[in-house]
Amino acid sequence: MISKKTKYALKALSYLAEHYNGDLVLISELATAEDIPKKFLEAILVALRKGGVLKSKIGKGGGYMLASPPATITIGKVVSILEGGFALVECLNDNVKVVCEECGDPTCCGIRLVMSDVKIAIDSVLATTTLADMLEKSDMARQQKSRIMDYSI
Amino acid sequence: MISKKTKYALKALSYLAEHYNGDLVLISELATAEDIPKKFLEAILVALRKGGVLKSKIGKGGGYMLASPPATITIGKVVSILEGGFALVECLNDNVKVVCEECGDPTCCGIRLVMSDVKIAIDSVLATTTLADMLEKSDMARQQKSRIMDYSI
DNA sequence: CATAACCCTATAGATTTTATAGATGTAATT
DNA sequence: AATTACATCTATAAAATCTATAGGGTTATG
Repeated sequence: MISKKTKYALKALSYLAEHYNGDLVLISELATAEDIPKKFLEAILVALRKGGVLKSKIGKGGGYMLASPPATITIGKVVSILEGGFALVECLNDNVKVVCEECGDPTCCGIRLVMSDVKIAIDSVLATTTLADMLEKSDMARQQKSRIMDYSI
Repeated sequence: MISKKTKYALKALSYLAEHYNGDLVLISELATAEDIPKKFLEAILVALRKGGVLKSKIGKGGGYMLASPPATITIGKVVSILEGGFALVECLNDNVKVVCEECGDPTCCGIRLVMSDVKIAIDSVLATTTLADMLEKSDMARQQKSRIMDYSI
């Protein structure tokens, strides 16, 4: 399960993607627009900046913007930055050296082997889905919906 | 990320699968064999029984056994029982009526749409992988390993 | 009556989420 | 150049929630 943190991140990034035109967006604007506690959002944005997804500018006239176009930022990257990966067991996550205490021998732990397959499946989706794709999906669904509404009138 | 509860469940079920011969296994035996806190295991086994994966018998000569052969029990079923599903967002999990407060309109929430794709990917693995498969994977890995060991001598 | 699963409750610890207070850096204004 | 307003950054801590575990009594069965 992804945390609220990651959901907030994706919402904030959606907003920034929709407003991707060279302008900087204020944290407070993002916070009110997407209804996210401001200070929490601040921490999230810093993480995303350090992860290379966002650019920021301090001081008057400052703010945040995407570091690259929406179509180049994958959901996987975002989840990875905020959750440290999306594996279903810890020992399969990025940069994790330790072995789960449960699997005596990680190379033949059945759970690990199964969850590795799962991780590959998750990865194949998240690594190929970008912010742009997410917005498009959302738009399509909205259009679909309004079309159904029209017919039903 | 799956919880320790689910890992313990899978370990306990592995043990029961390896000893699937009509005999009943004691909680205490399971607990020592797989190194799981007995009381915690107790709760897990009850959940698995209620989920239809295990059969139990109370009283002297009682214990637990799989309700059906290892090849008929999917990992997805187990995860579903203990975690209430394996979706990455709550609103996609089994039996969840409520909508995530974050996505105003769930039908066009981008996050939800993406995570729905992810869920399908996870599902395709977990719904087709059984306890028997998990044990087989583990055995194969062990064999593979001992073969490499042999060569290296 | 001894055994062994069942059931309910409590709690310490960890994690997540939110809030508070100020530090630091930038740009416009005086 | 000094001041001021702005806006991100940093650190901490409180609150809320979730996880893992333990305790103790209940019920069914041989």
